[in-house]
Amino acid sequence: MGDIAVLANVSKPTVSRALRDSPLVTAETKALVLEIARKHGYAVNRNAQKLRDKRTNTIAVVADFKSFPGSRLADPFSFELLADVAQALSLRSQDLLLCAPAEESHETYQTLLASRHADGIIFLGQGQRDPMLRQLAKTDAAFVVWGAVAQDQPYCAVGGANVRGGELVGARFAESKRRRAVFIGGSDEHLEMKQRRLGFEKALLAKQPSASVGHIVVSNFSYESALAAMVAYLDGKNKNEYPDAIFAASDTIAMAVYKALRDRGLSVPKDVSVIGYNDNPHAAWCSPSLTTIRQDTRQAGSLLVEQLMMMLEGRKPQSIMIPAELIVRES
Amino acid sequence: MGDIAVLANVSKPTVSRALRDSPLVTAETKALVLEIARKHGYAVNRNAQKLRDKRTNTIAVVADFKSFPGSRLADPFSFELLADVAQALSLRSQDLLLCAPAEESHETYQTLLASRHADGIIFLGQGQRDPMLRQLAKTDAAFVVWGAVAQDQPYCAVGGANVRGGELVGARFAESKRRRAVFIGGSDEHLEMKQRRLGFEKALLAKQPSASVGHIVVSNFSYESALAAMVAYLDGKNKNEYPDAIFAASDTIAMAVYKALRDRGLSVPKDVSVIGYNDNPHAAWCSPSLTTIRQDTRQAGSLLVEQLMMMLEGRKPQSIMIPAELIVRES
DNA sequence: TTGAAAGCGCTAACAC
DNA sequence: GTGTTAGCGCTTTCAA
Repeated sequence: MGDIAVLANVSKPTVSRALRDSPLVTAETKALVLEIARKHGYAVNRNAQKLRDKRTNTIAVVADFKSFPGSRLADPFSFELLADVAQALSLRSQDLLLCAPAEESHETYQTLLASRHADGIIFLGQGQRDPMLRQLAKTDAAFVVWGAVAQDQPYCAVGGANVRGGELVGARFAESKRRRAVFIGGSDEHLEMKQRRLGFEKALLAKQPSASVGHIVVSNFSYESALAAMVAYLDGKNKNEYPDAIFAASDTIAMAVYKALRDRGLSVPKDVSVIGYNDNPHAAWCSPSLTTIRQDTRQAGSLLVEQLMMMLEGRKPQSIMIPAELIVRES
Repeated sequence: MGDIAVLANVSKPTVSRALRDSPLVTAETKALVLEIARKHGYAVNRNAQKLRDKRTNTIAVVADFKSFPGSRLADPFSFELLADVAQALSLRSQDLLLCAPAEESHETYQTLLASRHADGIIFLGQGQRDPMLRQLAKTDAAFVVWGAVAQDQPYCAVGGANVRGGELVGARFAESKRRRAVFIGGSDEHLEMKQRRLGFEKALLAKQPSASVGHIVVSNFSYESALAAMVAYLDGKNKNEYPDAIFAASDTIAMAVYKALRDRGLSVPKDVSVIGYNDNPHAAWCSPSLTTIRQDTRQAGSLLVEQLMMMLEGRKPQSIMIPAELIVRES
């Protein structure tokens, strides 16, 4: 910047002001400075800016890429969410620092902020880290979480209407008079799972009190793990005890359910009705196309960013739920 | 840091040295400083570090999230690649600045580097931006590209063996005596597409000279676009002219092909054999499961990072191709 | 409207 | 081993 100042025959502050389009600078001076800067490929040093200002205009986004080490891609849902968060941040001229989750201690994240690496954090997925997040909430760390919205939560979350989503599924199975329903998904420790399962049971039993509702717990959200769990479950049953309705906690799990049913010669939806969650792109492509619950990631992304920005302005944003919508297809 | 220095009764440089575990500091002093820093939640300011050093230890990653505005997720392949790049960067303690592609001018990216925002750039996808990249290569910008590796390329690329991939597909169709083959994918302007198509034609015609090879051009890589193109193609043919072998440039496109064939009552692989590209997770899950070409994104991610690091050390890394592997399934 | 001075937090170079 | 000094590049006082 010094060089540019010399070349333009002005002082450093004037160059700075010109580049930031300050009204304090003559149009001519401004034009001159801009021209020279452009010609010399000069760009303001962001690190110096960040050092001087308190704000870094950078948001750290923590995304779980793999459902477990060595596995393939996690559910595409997280990626659509990441993409939409990226877009929302870009609209607000915030940089996105992408973090693969490290050792999950709240201190790691406090350090991230303390070192002025980022102004705030967006966690894409609450998963098992609720306890850590509660710790982090005791500090003045600015962060927002995609996950279940709960009553006693000391931090700001943006999440789907999981109970409602489960209810929609339960109601639909009740309508088609299904009597042996099963929920396949994570354990109740995973709050989102618990909410979906409870909404599901409640709505189904309300209209169909004689129905049974099983619960198959998967150890992680991978296709393989879900397939193993589903196969094991069916292996333990007689044909006449087989479920006639399966609610899968994700579309990926639903694909594993399809596979297990196909291998046993069961037809969807005649023998078994299946409903998934998230409305992944491939839910619409497979055959029979999958009925599922859609959550608008675009809206989710905007809200996550919005709430975090609010927090950075010193306000105290509320947790928000986004709607769950049943997308009826062939399954 | 000043505060910590005062509390520890030492000078700032000593604190700095202690925190960086310099051998110049007594073990006791080090322990004392560390203890005090920990107690006060102190973390070294990264922006000050970046300002002072020349290196920022940050790599910008440019990823095309959406195949086109408003669409759903782009092909999951890019995301697996992103995840693996993230991991490779993390192993080298490099921060990942995630960039949604802006106005595609080489100046944008020069500015990114000039402002010391990042040390280098990884472009995940060469797409239509080869001309821009050639411009950028004329500067001293450090960058690496995932995409086609070509002869006259003035920049470092890491990419799949696309010609080889095409050959594998062509050879397989020849083995099963298919005679009316079609390639459905991007136009030849997209270099990766061209390479796959040429390898395909060559290998198929070498063993099966009487075969015909059609080319369906999709305007983008979305499912919808591919489905429309496929349907239009079939609409223009008589039943006896229908292809008996289709090579789809991505698994997403292959899913659209499946759909178009199903809707016409054609069976895979009896009537038509289909092969995709990328080995997306759902390629294995659909029915019939999809034969496809796998490219190891893990290796790709490592290589991209490795080559870029080499460049940042002042060396001149070579472009590299990673192998293409045929994964035979039911289709 | 512009400039001079000061300081953001850090570390390399040079004393001691 | 430790401290002093200086400067990375920027922008916000404050003074002119």
